[in-house]
Amino acid sequence: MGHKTEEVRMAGGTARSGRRATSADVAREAGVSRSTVSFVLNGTKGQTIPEPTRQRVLEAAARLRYAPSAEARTLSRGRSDVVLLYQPPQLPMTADMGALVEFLAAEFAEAGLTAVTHPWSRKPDGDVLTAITPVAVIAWDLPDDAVTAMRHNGVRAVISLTAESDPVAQWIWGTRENGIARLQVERLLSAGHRRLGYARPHDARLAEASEMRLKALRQACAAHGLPAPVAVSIPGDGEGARPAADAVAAWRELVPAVTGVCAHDDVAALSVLAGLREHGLAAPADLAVIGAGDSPAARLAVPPLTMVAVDMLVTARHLVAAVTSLLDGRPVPAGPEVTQVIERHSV
Amino acid sequence: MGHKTEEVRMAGGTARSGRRATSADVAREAGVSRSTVSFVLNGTKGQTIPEPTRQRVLEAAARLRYAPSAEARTLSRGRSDVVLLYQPPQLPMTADMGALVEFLAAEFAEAGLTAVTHPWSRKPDGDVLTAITPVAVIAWDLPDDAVTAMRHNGVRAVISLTAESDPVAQWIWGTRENGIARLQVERLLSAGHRRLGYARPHDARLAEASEMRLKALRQACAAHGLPAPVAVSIPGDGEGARPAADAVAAWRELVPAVTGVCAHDDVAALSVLAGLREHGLAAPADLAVIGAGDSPAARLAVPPLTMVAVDMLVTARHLVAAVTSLLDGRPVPAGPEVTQVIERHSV
DNA sequence: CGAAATCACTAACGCGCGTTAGTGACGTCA
DNA sequence: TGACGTCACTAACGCGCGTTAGTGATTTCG
Repeated sequence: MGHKTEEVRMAGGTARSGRRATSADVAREAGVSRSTVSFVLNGTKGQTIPEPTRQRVLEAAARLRYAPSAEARTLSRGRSDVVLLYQPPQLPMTADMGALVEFLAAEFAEAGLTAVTHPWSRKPDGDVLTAITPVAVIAWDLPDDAVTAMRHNGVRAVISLTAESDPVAQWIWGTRENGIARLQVERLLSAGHRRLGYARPHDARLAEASEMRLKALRQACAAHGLPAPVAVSIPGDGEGARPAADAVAAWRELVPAVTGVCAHDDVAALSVLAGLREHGLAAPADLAVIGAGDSPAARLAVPPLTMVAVDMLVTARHLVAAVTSLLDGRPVPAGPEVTQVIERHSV
Repeated sequence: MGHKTEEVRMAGGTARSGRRATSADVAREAGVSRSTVSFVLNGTKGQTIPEPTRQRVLEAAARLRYAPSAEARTLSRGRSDVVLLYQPPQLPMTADMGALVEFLAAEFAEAGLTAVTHPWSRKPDGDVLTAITPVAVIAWDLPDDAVTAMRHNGVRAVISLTAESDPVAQWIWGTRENGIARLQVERLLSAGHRRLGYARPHDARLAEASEMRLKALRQACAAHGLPAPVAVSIPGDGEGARPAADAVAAWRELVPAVTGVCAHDDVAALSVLAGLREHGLAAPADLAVIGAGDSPAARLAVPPLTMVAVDMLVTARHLVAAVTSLLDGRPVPAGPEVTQVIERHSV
């Protein structure tokens, strides 16, 4: 049975009706072969294309609104340009995270890559990998076999934020989280507070992140000769501020009492403020509060919240640098400092 | 020149070293042809495969950790399973939006589709379409030629939230936004407020959305015989609540004075509260405030904010139903009501 | 003036898959 | 016994692309 797949020049006419234009359509329209089209459109070096031909191809492509098929391209090239941000429930979307993702998309685009997020919550949805085949994946908690499976399936860079050996994870926990904890502790210490509390996040999905933060806070306290911080959960369900009031009471009734608290995030900080109000108390006089991750709500609180902010743009740049380094086989560069105290009136 | 691309059974051995397993590897491993592997793995109907063979193939696939290549599959099938949420700067990420996206991903997965987001801010990044080739796209503002270009390039369902003719857009503005506006107005009216204000969002990116909301509020007011709401911007830049204080003063100095305000979102509502405090005033006694889009910060405000909440799960379900309908060539079903007043203490 | 190099292209492979058109072996029915 | 199905498969096409190995025509060079 004869086999002549292509190069069967059609009599006349332009593109096949209906379907999207292919490079073959462009070739036909320009009166050249598909190879030539490919050479022109990709600027393949080692090929000499005279200007008139080049223009003919370019014009034909424009006329047909030709856009190369991503599938075919990655299939033939062997790799795609997609970086998957496999967004886990442990990192719920906040305005801060949204900004990070936005910056990531922009910075990855700069590097010739396309960032894309896929959130999952109920169950890790491995099908994305099948549906997308990314070059790189940034995720929260990937089981070892999942990582090897990805590698095996063509993912060239895998970043797992809970893997001990992952250089990006090391930066996240070693520099970013430690930076938050250290600045919180030092700020409270500089205001004279030596017995500190930790307000856990109200969102149950943040349990793991909370544990990491607590560890960092303990280290920071120890480094300054302070006792370990007293962690208290503030359940955020339901209405009213009673649970937060209980938390505040627990801190104040200790001997010696907790006089300054580090909040996991803005919502935890707001909860502490609400708890204080319930007792007719206020920050910073009765209890100093410092939060983490800036947000409009923190600025508009009563009193305006002193926060440790994380620079999301710098964070994004570092992540992109890490991924591109991994893709090029270079070592991941050292991570920058990204934390900074925003002074307001709750300490 | 001979052309025999495949079916060249290799002597012995298992998969080619290194690279990811292909269906040809599975075929070799199971001692059958690639076609048989495809039949088994896809449960192709009209093909009879005896159980022992089926098992051999299944086991071989498992042993090699075979996962089909998305590119090849969509290339051959002619369409992908990816729905692109082309997230615009006009819809900045908030906790609410994050929840919506999460629900969308889950609901689309249920429908056999894979939802993926790509945020852009600086410039619309059309390259995603080249890098992804989705079946469907949900976007904010697509120029007409972009829509036709997408259609032309194989996107089978395009939803543009600013297109007059788009049934989903009609629902968003006709049901969702109108629902928010109507409930806000009616709630304030039932508390006796007849001269209303509108607190524009502090985020400049929300300018367009703000305009739409204002239109809906005007309609709602007109429907109840009220004068048009007095819109005031509350710039959120910088620290302090002075701008918000000016806004509050502007409302109160009117004759007759504005006594109830509809805030665009939670941040706008918080800003109004901050402005009131600046004057030594408070809601609801001096000015009633009702916000939109619930959030922890709204619950923890002083006083806790009365809000109009939007059910994001129901919203997600409707969007998924709309997309699947479009894909199947069915008409988009009528959209549900998704708004509801959350009673607290600012009205 | 003939060999070599360059130019301007084209044919065809292979990426990995879904799918259709077979193709022998075996069983069934008249 | 032969026509006819069904069974259990396999060969091969085509999806759209990047890329390599050519191939005639022209130019360059000794």
